Amino acid sequence: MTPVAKVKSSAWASSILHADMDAFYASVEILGDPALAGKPVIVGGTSSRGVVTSASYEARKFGVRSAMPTTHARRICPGGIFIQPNFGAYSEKSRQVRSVFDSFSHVVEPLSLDEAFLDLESAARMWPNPPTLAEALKDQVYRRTGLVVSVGVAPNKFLAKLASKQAKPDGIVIVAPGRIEEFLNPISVRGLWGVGEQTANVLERLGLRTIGDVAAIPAGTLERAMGSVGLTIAQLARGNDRRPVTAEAPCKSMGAEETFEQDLVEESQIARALLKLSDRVASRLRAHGVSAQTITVKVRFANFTTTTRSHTLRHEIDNTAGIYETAVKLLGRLALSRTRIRLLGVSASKLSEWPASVQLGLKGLPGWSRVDKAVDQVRMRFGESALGFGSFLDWRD
DNA sequence: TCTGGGGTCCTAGGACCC
DNA sequence: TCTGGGGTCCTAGGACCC
Repeated sequence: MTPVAKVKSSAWASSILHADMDAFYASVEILGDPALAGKPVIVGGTSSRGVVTSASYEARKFGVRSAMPTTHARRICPGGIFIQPNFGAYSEKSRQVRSVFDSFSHVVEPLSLDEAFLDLESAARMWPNPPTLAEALKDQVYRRTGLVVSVGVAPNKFLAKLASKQAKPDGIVIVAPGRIEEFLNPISVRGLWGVGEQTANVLERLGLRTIGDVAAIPAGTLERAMGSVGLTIAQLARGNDRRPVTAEAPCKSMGAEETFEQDLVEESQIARALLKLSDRVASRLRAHGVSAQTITVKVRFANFTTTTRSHTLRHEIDNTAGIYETAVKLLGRLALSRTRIRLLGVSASKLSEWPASVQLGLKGLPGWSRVDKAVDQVRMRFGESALGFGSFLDWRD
């Protein structure tokens, strides 16, 4: 839990707090079923191709990590309790946690269901110092949700996020402005935001293993070696990060994808899957009150190679039929005969909000979402030929 | 061990316009 | 007949994050 240092209140008004829930999905499951407490709980896809999304600390003792194939997790943690994710429950808990965050800062930027940045400018007037604030935040989150959060406080986002990671589980780490190098230098390059497996390999080849190593070489050298990524990580390695905490930005794309338990080969199966995905995307567009102009289809083959095809339409759409029709055409551009398909995805981008008047008028219509459902059922039962696209479906365009 | 599902951002080439 | 430079949009792929 080091390094913790006392900082004068005037100095920490520009600090940023990063709050990260401990084993969030697994913890929510345990709250819902207290008999699971103290046991190795593993949340993830339970099918043969699933991966772990969250593991309790008891499960982590066996080496279980997120993104690990569930089959592997079963092998190394035979006594594990495997649970299919229930995102509805996680979203609900996330809202409760979020309301606690909102009571501590006027500017909260959620990164996902289980973590957020808080700008502490408004909080600095209410709290004497960062440790007291962090303690109070942890306490409130626990009292109001029963969940444990780890907290990092630092002069910028990058450092705050690294601090909360070091704080886990159930801790607080505060990085004082004068101790940034000391904090940063020993950490692996993988800790740099934007350094994944590939970039880490490149850095490794340059003989750079720690953030301190990266900070010691000129930014220009890194930029020449790796382009703009090099410039970014050169800055981060020196502890520089000027990104402000900003409230949620509008989303730029919405998609749905599925990895099939068994690869798809039959044209009818593929069409059905594409329709289901198109419908999911369309429903979500309408639920968010947006429409899309670009549709992208994603295909992952049995050998894991992945390809995409996209098309930008002349008009915006938000209905199952239109998305499906476009998706079918895109898929037709890939010669798929007898190809084994592991994953299919459909996504919509170039989103725009509908005019408010249109939204009000249409959202109020009874059976708004049932129209697509009915179309779906007809199609599933009688096949594509039963429906002429462009006939009655297009009434909504 | 064999690789989910939701996203964002960046790059690079080609089309097209002025 | 040969050929500029800048800007924007579209498409495909890839790295990365949680």
